[in-house]
Amino acid sequence: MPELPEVETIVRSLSKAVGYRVEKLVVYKPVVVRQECYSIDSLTGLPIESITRRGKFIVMDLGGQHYLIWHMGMSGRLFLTESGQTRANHTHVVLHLVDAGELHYVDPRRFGGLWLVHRPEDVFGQLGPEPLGKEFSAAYLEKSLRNKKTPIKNLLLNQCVVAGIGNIYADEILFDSAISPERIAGSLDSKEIAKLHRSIKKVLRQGIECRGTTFRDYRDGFNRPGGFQEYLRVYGREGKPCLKCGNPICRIKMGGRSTHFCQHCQH
DNA sequence: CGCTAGTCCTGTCTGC
DNA sequence: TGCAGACAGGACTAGC
Repeated sequence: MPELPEVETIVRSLSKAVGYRVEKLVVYKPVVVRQECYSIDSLTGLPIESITRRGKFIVMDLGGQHYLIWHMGMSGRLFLTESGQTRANHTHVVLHLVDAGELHYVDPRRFGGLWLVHRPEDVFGQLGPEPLGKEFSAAYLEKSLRNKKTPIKNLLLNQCVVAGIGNIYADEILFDSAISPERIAGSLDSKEIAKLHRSIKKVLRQGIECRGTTFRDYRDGFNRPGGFQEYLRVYGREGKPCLKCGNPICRIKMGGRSTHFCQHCQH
């Protein structure tokens, strides 16, 4: 659920926890711990040296040897709160900090998870480049699309191609670049790929500026909603007039995911 | 290789 | 008002 802009917003709002030490980690739902390369007790006393993002993963570095990697799945939340607060329903993990309150991990659908690993790379697998980083160039995108027979929307959702794009932003990016989600990836010409490349960066940056999109569950690191839902141009707007041409936005299923686009503006 | 459908879960909304 | 079914922002797997 939370995509790159939402995860980035969470990471930024959690930055005030950096520098504080772990008092203890309490796991209420062991099944959400996906990998446990060291004991939970060994975290006690370690400092949070940094909190960063990689794709849709949140990476906490606790001294270079111990990492906490969080994924929000569809319904996950990770937020700071004062000590001793009542736990909300579906709070699976609480990270108690010394003199800095508690970090609550809440995830009703449990599609997310927590990894306790020595090296973050072990969790990321074949994750593609960061869309807002230098490595993600138009040339790289062109190479990634070449000869691909899958629809462009499916390719944008593939985390191995580029990390962090999910269903909402994929639809918004394709509207911005005036490309139909059903277009075969390999059929895009250089000009279209350049436009798509610009739209990816533009839309994700706008999402971050607005502190993410709250469609249902998403909240930032202080449990506050985002604002990008005010600027969505196709997602969730089935039947409503296209903001460019006035024709109704249509919704179809692609790979089991709902897909919103304007048949008149996107080709 | 690539596509589809199924799977993991709970909460919320829609239609009867 | 109640209930069944659809659907939800992710990602992996099996099977064709």
